[in-house]
Amino acid sequence: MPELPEVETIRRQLAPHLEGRTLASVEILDARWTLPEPSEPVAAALRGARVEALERAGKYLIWRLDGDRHLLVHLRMTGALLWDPASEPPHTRVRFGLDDGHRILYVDPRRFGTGHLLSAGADCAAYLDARLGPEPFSPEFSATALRRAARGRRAPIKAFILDQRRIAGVGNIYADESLFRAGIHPEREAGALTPAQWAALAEAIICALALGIDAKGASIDDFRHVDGQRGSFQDLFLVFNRAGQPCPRCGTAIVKTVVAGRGTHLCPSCQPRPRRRAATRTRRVAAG
DNA sequence: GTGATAACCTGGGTGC
DNA sequence: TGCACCCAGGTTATCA
Repeated sequence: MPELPEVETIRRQLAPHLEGRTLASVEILDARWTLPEPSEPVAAALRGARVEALERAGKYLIWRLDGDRHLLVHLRMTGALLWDPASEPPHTRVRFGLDDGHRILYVDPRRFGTGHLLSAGADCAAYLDARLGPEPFSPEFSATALRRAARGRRAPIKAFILDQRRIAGVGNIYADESLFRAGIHPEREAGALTPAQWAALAEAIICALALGIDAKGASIDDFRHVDGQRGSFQDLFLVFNRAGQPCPRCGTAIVKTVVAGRGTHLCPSCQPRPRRRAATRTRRVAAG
């Protein structure tokens, strides 16, 4: 599932092919992609548009177009952008034809992904500010800021760091990996973390995301690079998707539970359970 | 205001 | 082999 490192990988790979090019043709095959806007007017508006830059905010891929317009693409769980594939794969939802003869396909088996065109005059920054907290690699991201935002919160820390309004770009994989690196149980109340734990967590989030970017993302299900290749961060997972396997630090078997409605992987020794039981219902599921 | 949950969607896994 | 059912998860809307 594409999170910040996967989206950043796509951006870096696609930008050289896309920036400066004009969209000669745009075919939106799945009307859901642009909801609540109807797809055909969006496709018509995109035809002839010049892509000035390809940017990223959180998990959004932002196509900055001429005329102060922005196409915000979100891959959600199974979306992928493929540059010039040899043949058209199943579940192709959008076809972009470039003025140099190449093409880009948006493919999404589960159809969760979205594409929103913000026309001239729409405040792209305000749109993103309403949905996204600080970028982990930005100066605004710090243990102090996180601690301040979490003050009084009783929700589990995992739910807190998955909330894109708190931290932009962290999804289920990097949440589990970060919490393990920081030695924090996912059920611990966000507002109950100590300053030292916030410092460890902030550092762990940056570390996990940076490793993910270096490895060009994780390919455990559908994620593919723009050329169809796979990322390699799944080979570096410490806990995620490793239920039943030994913890890389202490050897205790990794456990899979459910926290905040998400499959959650942790080491019960390195991430001790909080003394007071959190309100969130958890369920032990089969390990391995 | 906060937290929990359902809904969206479909491929893959499991059980019969 | 084929069918039915369940699970996975990012975001949004809805409810308590």
